[in-house]
Amino acid sequence: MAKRGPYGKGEAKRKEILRAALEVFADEGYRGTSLRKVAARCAISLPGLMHYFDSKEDLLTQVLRMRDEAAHARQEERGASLSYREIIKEGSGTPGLVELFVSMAAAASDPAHPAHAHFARRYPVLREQVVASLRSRMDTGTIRTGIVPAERLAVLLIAVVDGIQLQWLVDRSVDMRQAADDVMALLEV
Amino acid sequence: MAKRGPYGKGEAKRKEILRAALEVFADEGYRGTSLRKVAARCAISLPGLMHYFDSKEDLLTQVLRMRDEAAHARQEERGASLSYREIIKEGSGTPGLVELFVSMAAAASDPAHPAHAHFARRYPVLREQVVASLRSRMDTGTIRTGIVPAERLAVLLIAVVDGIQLQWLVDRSVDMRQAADDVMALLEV
DNA sequence: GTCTATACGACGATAGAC
DNA sequence: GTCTATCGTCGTATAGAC
Repeated sequence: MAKRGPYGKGEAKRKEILRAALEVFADEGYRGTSLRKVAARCAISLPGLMHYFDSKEDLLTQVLRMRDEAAHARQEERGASLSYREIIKEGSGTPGLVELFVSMAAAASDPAHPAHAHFARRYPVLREQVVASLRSRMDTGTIRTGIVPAERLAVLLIAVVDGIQLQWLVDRSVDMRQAADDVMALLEV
Repeated sequence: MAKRGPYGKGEAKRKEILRAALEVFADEGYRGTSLRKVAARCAISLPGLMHYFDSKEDLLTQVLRMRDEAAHARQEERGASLSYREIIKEGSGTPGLVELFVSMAAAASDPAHPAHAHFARRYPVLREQVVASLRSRMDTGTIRTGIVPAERLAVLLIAVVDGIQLQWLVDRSVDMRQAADDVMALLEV
């Protein structure tokens, strides 16, 4: 769907850069990766790359946004909501990208950081989705109720996903799938 | 206990640098903080600072180690083992230091990183402590048993602590104390 | 052992020509 | 829209004074 007008080529190049950046970070990790390497992979100069993005942090933020949108699209395509096991499997498997996510989340604590808005939006949305899933399972009686309300349970479930990834980053023997199953077991009646 | 011999002064300066680094990162965050700023706060030149540390990452790793040792000493002093609420309260309250911890954990995924050994040791030790605490509470019957074994429960509890901090970093409205209470409520009989 | 001065290469960022 | 050239700052390395 190549757009005509002044935006056609630019938009394509922009996405090519984002894809290249994703590859570089997946391959070589977040640390020690420079924009010049990303630019080289696109056969472009550094200022040429910077024409499309305000800063390195801006580029990284858009990489994250791109991943989220892709995951969201995959979810909608399948129709049903993701199971907890699938959610925990989403970001994992690629240490460089998990590292990117975690490092960005830390940096985004500064309200002035470009990714701050992304995460500030992402967590409430994620919580809502988890709450909806929990409520429906509470109604059908497959999940314990009356101990911790769904809203606060969602906070915990998301924390487990993020926290497990952090542990896994440094100790690959941690079994993320087992952890997901254990969490669900604790919630069952 | 100022050591005599050739090490007295140097060791004191080394600790002064570590304390100064801790302050700078607590004040200005992990991002955008340079060794030159830390050196300036110690009234020393940059190479003077680097005399005590192999690299920036080495310094940061030792800052983390210092915090862990301080927390451990505080725990031993009190005699009793930390409650879960106290553990979750430990690192929090200072965004810059939480940011430091998270960023370092992400970077330490690389086995070549100086902090890799630190985290690779820290998590198993932490898990053992949590397992011991869980076992004693399982024996006295104040905690559910038979659903998830203590070893795997420990992995989850630590994940919640780390994950909650990540959420809190970007959304300060998240109530970490409430989360800690909720986790314990789920484990109770 | 403790420390200063100086310098190096790489980084992200910007100015201005084409 | 993309380039060359350049800037200031970063982490790091070396030489050498005391």
